[in-house]
Amino acid sequence: MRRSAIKFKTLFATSPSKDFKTYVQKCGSLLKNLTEDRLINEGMVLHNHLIKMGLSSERYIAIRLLIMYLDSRKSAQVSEIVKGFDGFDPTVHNCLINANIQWGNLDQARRLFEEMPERNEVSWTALISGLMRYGRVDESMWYFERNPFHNVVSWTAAINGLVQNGLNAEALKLFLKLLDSGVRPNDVTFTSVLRACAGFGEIGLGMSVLGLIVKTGFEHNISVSNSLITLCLKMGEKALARRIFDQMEKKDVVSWTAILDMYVGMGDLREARQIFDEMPERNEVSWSAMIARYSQSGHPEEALKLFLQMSRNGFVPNRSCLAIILSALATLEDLRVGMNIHAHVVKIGYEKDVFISSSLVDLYCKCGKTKDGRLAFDSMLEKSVVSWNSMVGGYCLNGQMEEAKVLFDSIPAPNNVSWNTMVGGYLENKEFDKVFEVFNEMLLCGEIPNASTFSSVLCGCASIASLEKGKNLHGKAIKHGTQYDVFVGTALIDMYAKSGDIESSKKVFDRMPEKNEVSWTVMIQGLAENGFAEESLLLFEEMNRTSIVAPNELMLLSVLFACSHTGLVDDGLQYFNSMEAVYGTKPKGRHYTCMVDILSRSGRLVEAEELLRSMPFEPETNAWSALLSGCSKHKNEEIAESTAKKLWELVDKNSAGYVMLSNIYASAGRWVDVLNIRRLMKDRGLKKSGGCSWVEVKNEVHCFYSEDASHCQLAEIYDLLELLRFEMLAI
DNA sequence: GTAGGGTTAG
Repeated sequence: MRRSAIKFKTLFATSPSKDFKTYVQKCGSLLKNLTEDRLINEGMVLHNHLIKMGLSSERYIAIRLLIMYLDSRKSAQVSEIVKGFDGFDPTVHNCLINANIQWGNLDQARRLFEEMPERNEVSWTALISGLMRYGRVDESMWYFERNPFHNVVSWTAAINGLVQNGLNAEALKLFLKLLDSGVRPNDVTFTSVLRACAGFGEIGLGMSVLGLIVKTGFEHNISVSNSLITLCLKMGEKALARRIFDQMEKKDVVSWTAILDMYVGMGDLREARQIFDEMPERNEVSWSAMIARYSQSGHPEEALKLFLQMSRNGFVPNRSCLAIILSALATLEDLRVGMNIHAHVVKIGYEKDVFISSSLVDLYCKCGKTKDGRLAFDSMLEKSVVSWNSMVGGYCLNGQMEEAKVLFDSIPAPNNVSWNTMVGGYLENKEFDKVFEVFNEMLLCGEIPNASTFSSVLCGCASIASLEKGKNLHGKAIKHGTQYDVFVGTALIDMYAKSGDIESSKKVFDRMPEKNEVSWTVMIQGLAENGFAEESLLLFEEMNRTSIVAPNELMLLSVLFACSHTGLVDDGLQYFNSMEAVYGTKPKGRHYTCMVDILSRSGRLVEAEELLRSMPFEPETNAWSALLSGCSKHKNEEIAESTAKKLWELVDKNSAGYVMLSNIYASAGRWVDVLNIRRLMKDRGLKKSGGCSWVEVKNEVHCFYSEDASHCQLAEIYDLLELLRFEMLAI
């Protein structure tokens, strides 16, 4: 239970003390707490209580009530209380100004300010910081310069406003002016100035400010130290940050959370967790921070665990925390818990929060419920571009590309994430033409593609093996400075490998500053599939020696593939046998198939058959085909016969098995059997899947199928071929 | 008037 709620109960339990002033103070501060905790119903009960006691028009209490009702937008009560004041009261006016700023009604706030018969320093500062908050820097500075109360607070408001608007240099200049003016900066000023230094990317500047901080005696202030830590962390000075943290006499939740975040940022979740467990004091923010980091670093299940633990410890999750946990549940596709949280969110009236409702849209879509997602989306009063993107992404994820496109076209202000979602959506749904179409449209609209865009579009090039488009994009990626991104690099390797330009693949790979699991996988795979089997195996060994990346299933498949193509049977066997023990991945169907293929090709048919029959699960049909193919090559009719039998049982839906079988019979001269199989295939409507080759001319891919002569320039092509043949014969 | 945590895309 929150502190204010406890206080609320005890206040009613105790009778009003004889000390009138103390009692008023107590009620006022309780109202303040209730407002902060948004416990408006309790606040209204207290209000009634105060009316009964005849205390509701005490100035201090009336102001607190006014703030509470303004905060919860209860306009009837607000005007009631304003009427209760006799004549002009600057504090009431200031409250109204602040509330209007809060609601974004800046012009109303300014009107209220202008019509005040007299203004105090609070009025000026409220307007200056309010204008700054909404990016109206020039207007704010106009008022700042005319402000007759040049106190630290208004200076600080202006400096901080400039920082918030990214005008760090201006902020630092203003700070120098402040020093000249003789006004003494305080802890809050230093906090803002340190943030400006961080934004400026100048640790040296920060250190000279530190000198001033020490001189003015603020170095032991918690806020200032916290800002120093943040400065160090932004500059990458982790050791220094830790030293400042260790030297702090008093630390608060913010200090702990900052240092916790440092370890998470370094990818060291274990150390972060240790810090979290050691923290002497936690609040919702520190809990949220840890939960958020788990969720963002791919550990949504840990995030959920911690969330439940937080609730058990009596902390009430705030808006941020609910948004985070919904996002984790979306990743986990946990609809059941997600709907529970949704119900809770509705109960406490948070469903209008943009962050929360966007997460809800995402949750429903990730669980395949686009209709429910759309329902949540449509019921949002206020939508941000993230809400739109979540819904568009939801359609993409569920293959509803038409709906996605319609919605995408109606986004009021699409950003690059919106575009990337569409590009990625078409890619995932294998509509490659559209990938390039949307990408070109994106460029025409003036949207800047980022690393994510390039990695998707390059992936599209790899899928259609378009070297020309790929090279073009490579150039564009360099122009946009994204060529060193891991995702872009990986997509480039794959694109070049799939297009047969393995040399360029290798170049990109060697120049990558950072490689992840996928980068290694596509390079190893690319080499193996382009006939560089030995190099592929060497690279795999190099990875094991030099990198912390662990071999995955796909990599090991490529390794086996490479062994198969170089005839390294025993090496293949060794890799295969060490998969589980050394690399910790159980061989899947594909690995067995590949291994059977290796053994069969080299004529070790008995071993191949043994392996097949010893498998803990049903082998792929292709595995039997591979064995059969080995039998045909090495003329082993005995195993061929039993394998063929097995294949007969399995080949129902697989034309490759039939074809293989028919080839075996053909090579043994059993033409009747061949005919039988062909007839059977025809009856079952199976067709040998034809080969296909293609060539790219002027950005267009021309396909040629073995049994489908439908190219539009077929006649010309054959004419030219005939001509060439004639020329060749003539020599 | 200030410091730490929030939703979407590869």
